[in-house]
Amino acid sequence: MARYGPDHKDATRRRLIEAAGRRFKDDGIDGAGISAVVAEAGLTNGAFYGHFESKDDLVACVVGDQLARQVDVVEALPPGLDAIDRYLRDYLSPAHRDDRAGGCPSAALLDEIGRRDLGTREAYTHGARSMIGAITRRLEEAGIPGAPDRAVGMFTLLVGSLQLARAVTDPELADRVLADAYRTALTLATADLGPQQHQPDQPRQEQP
Amino acid sequence: MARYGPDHKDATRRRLIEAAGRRFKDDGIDGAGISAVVAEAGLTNGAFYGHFESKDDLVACVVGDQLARQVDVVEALPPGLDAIDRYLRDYLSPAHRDDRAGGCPSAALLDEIGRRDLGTREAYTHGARSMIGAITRRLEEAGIPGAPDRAVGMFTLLVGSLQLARAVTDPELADRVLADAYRTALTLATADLGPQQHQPDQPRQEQP
DNA sequence: TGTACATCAGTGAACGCGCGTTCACTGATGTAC
DNA sequence: TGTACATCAGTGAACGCGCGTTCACTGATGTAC
Repeated sequence: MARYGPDHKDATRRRLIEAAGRRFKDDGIDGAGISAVVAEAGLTNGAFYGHFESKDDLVACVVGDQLARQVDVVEALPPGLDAIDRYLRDYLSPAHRDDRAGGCPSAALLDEIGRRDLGTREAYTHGARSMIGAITRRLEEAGIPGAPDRAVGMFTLLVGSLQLARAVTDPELADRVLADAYRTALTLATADLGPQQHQPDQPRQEQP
Repeated sequence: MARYGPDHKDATRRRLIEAAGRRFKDDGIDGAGISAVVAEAGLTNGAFYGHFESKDDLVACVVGDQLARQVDVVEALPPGLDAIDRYLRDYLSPAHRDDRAGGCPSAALLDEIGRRDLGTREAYTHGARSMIGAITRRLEEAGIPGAPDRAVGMFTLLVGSLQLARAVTDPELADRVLADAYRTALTLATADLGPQQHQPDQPRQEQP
């Protein structure tokens, strides 16, 4: 046998995936180099390619892992509106806004993920589908009307709001963004369905 | 006088800002180099530093410009729910999803903007404030209840949904994301206010 | 009217640097005999 | 029990490459006289 126990390599791989999750979310996927990731995991450059084929390979693994953990949290939520309310307050808290590295991978990376290779986007797609499913079930259990229609909006409202609160330099505006988003999420969770006239389908003139 | 007319340099600067807007939104700010930007503007590398102090300087100018143009579009909207509905359908259309380079700067770049230097984030903050104000006025004019509270949520719902629709590889899921977001936006525009019990303020345990 | 010079937007080669990736090597362990 | 060898996770220097940035130069124009 080798000089390490049989679980050693798996443990190192885990450590790399978790270290990369933190570095990617903090500095962006493009912004965090292999050196930074392996250093955060307590290794040196060359060790990396014993665990992953390439940076793209790592990125896909990290995105899949991050989403899966987030789904686990939602899935572990006790049933009822109270747990949903607590989740919303937690997600939209100043603490989460100020903790990119430990926070939601979509809020930290979603637009960048949209530009990555197929493997990463497929990992994200799978995770997002699970997340939407998990949110839908929680909303349904809490008796929220039109839950399947609202799950996506709930999720993207949270993601977009956290991104906005992070981008803005004025702390008061950042706090207001979180508070408004929380109120909007509650409205969404409790409002009756509005009219459903249209589907987005017509062409669109170019504009920013 | 020089070999060009008096407006020539301003026009070149404009061309650079617009070219950079397209390249940044398509490839990310980190992903689009100076060479790509000047090439898109029909220039060569060295010309750049006659117009901008640095890449960061350009980025701040581009972000400010992109937001200002977007605010202009909202400000030019005729009053009433119909125009809002048309804007929502346009924003959440597959055409907008497939046109990163010509589309919303926040959907393309928001999480990356949150990691840039102070100048860029200040330019974004100013633009976002104007955008929130413009949306608020449009919602108020259309008689939507609680417009000031809902403007932020409306905006971030759109941004997050477009990002999600772009990141996902399954075209059916991407279409569903847009359609669901549109329904959610309509619900938000027409629903009465829900209960407003809480403010997000308590600490939060680390989790993705 | 003709010649010499100043201006300045744009050119394109070169700079140092950090990136993703490769590879010869290390050294602690287990195995063979 | 002792020695020689195989294994293999991790080391660390080196690779080519593209990045942001610099700079000596170009060349079409206007100005001086």
